[in-house]
Amino acid sequence: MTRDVPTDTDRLSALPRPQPRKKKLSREEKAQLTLRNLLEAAAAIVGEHGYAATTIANVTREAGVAHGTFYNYFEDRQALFDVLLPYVGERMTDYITASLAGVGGGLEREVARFRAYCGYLRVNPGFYRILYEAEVFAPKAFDAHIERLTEGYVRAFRRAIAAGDCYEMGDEELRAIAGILLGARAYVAMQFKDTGVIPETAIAAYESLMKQGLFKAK
Amino acid sequence: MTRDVPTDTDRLSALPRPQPRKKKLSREEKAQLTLRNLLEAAAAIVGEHGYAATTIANVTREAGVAHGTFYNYFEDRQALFDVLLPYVGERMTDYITASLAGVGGGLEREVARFRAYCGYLRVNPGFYRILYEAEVFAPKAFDAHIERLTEGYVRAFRRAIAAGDCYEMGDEELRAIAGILLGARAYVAMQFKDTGVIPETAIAAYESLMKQGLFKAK
Amino acid sequence: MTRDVPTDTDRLSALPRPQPRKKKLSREEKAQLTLRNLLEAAAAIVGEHGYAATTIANVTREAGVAHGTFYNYFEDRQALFDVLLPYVGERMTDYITASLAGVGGGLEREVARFRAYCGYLRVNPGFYRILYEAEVFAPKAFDAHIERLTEGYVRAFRRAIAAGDCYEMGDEELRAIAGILLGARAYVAMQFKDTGVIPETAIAAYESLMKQGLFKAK
Amino acid sequence: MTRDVPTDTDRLSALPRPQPRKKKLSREEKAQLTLRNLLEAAAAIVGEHGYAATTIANVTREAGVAHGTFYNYFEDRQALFDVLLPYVGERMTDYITASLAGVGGGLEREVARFRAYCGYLRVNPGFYRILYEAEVFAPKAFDAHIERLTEGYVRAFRRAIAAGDCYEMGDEELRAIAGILLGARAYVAMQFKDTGVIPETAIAAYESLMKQGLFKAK
DNA sequence: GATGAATGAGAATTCATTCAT
DNA sequence: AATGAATGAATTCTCATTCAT
Repeated sequence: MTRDVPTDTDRLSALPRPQPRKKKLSREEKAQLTLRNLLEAAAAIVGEHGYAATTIANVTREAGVAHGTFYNYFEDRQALFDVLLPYVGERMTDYITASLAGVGGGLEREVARFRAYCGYLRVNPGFYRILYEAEVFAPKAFDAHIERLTEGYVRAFRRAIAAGDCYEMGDEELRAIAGILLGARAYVAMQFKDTGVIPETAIAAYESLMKQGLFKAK
Repeated sequence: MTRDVPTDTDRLSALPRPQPRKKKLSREEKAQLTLRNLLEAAAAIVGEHGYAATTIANVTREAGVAHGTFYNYFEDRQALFDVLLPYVGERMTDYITASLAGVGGGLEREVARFRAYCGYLRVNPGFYRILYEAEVFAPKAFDAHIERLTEGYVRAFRRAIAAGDCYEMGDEELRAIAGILLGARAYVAMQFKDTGVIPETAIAAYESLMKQGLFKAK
Repeated sequence: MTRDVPTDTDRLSALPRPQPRKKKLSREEKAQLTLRNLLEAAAAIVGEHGYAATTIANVTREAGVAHGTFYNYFEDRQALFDVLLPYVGERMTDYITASLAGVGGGLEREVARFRAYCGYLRVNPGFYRILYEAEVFAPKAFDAHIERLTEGYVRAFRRAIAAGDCYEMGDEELRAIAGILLGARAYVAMQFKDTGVIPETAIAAYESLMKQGLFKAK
Repeated sequence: MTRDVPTDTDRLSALPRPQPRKKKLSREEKAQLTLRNLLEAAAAIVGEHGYAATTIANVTREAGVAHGTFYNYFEDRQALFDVLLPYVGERMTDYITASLAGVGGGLEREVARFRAYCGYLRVNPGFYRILYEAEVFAPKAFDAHIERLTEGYVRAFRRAIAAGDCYEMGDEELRAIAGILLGARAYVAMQFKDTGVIPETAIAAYESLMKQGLFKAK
């Protein structure tokens, strides 16, 4: 993990952060700030208490705006949910991408990716819940998230195959492998959600699986 | 897959099935039947529409009993949810255990297990939703389910290690591997939840991973 | 207070107590025992938790009989409530009557009555709640109880007047006085319901009021 | 009883009354009006039918607002109950205080207080039920009400003692006497709840008791 | 745009009462 | 008589959404 990597709290792709220097915000800036506040409030609440506990009243209270203001920014509650995972999911992938800068290829890179994911979860424990509950409460966003990650994996493995680091595979197999790896990291994260820390043993097991499988050739 | 293996709809561990011969059921038998009906109704509804849509009114209507009857069998709605995954989860593992009868060991057996799981999901598509939404709506039951499966994996791999089929691993690594494999199958199932059929390509990818990993030795 | 005076737990006007000698109870004896058990259960529950918390299920559980059995003894829940205060109220007045045996007349006797009431409440704290909540949940029984006590007071004061211990009063005044005295003892009991003990100061204040009123003649 | 004294229906300490001149009410004024309507509705229903019959649906219907509106003003039904006796109780004591303006001290004043209470009940018959059922349904409010009245009595009697109108008493005795007097007036009111009118005979009996007690000195 | 009071549809839960065994 | 499962009416409470200010 590099230290100058963005985290959930200091980076927000398109949205403006509060600018303490200027007191005067343009109308549009204020609106964007409100939107940002709503999203951050939602992320905090969903991350800690889950989607079901995330009422409009909770979100607006946390965001410091009036109840009705919510509906100036979102069609309805579902619209917020549909947007939340993309919002935090992009931060997660940016973090991982940044973490992988300069890391080699093949196995080393894949293990680094796994490790970066674990690191992200430790720093942003709310992300885990926003993600896994999305399968229930924002299934389209969840599917899109998975699809986005799957494509990333497929591209990465195509590169690894081209570099000769990795066994040959067709596209359908590659997608299956991407699913397997996503599931692997999700469930490993789940095993350690109490502690928040994924131990080196687990990472080693992952590495070993990637490198040689589990079963000896006969 | 063997054909004479029990499925969700024709086998119910302890609960009595309706006995068409005798018209007269004892009071206790009727009560057990009512319980069974409630559970089956809940399984059907959760499997198709999810826990959130599973209201007491829906369950009792589907079960053909009065609203209040529900509370003769369950403390509250959560109590039903807490019991549902164990109820259907046992059927699932029974199915897999039965499917593995007579199958060899090592890789072959692990691939057969994966395949049996895929087969079970095809026949009982509702199980997938009962399972993954449980993480949200019945987290204790979910954790217990995962723990039960994890322990099964650990035992299976210890046997494989003892038989020399499998690389050596310590307990903590074994548990991590179990998590990985559970995640793998969960996410592969997720990829194909629309079609309900998990293709041979995916099974082949899984087998290849188990056998040799993904990356070539340098 | 005399020691051989009956208390809530060892005396039950007409109802049989369990007879440990004979194992065989006649059908009617068993029925009377069940009735007694239901009443005692109700008295215990109402005394501790109030009428509202006194469900049929609670009463039958406490009495050790089946839910449905209740309706063999009472038309409905209200019928039980209507009978409960008379049932325990008679024990209370019996106690007081017994306590007054041999006590003189006039002021001394009235103070002894007040003191006996306080003593009864200390030993049977549940009575207080059965009584005061009856005004809400069994108003007819409550009115009858009050009427019975009022008449007792009126008779007692007529005797005191005849004996020259007490100022002359007409019947309507006497009834008003009875109400005042009943209210006085009820509210004094209320003041001390936490401790369960009514202090001598309060009794002294009562005595002083009876003896000379509160205000000096001008 | 003075005629220009406020009664339950025309005076409401802090809450605004509808202002027929201005059609436009500010948002806050409307909210206060809604609160007032809910409280008045509750007072009317509890006064006539008791707390148990006072459902949210009844209250909101009577108040002319939607069911859910109730919960904008009260946490739950109990919160309404807890507030109801203070709300009407203050009006009662204000009435009595106003009635006592200009009345002398000592016995005369105490009898006037008793009479004022009787008068209040005649005009506001609902108050009696709101009060006595509060012991069951809003015990904290009931205790606070009693405590408030008790303290008032204690202060009044201290003044009377200082003026030499009244026999000397310590604080504990004074509190007991306050309890006795509160009970006396409560039970006298109870005796006449059917007619709604407390006859002069009863007031005379009360006065006589205050003046000379009940029993002749020997 | 922001505000926050009002709305009312829905869901869970309780429990007195019934009745077949 | 005793039993206890079944019933369903009644009630509380939640909360997304609307809309007048």
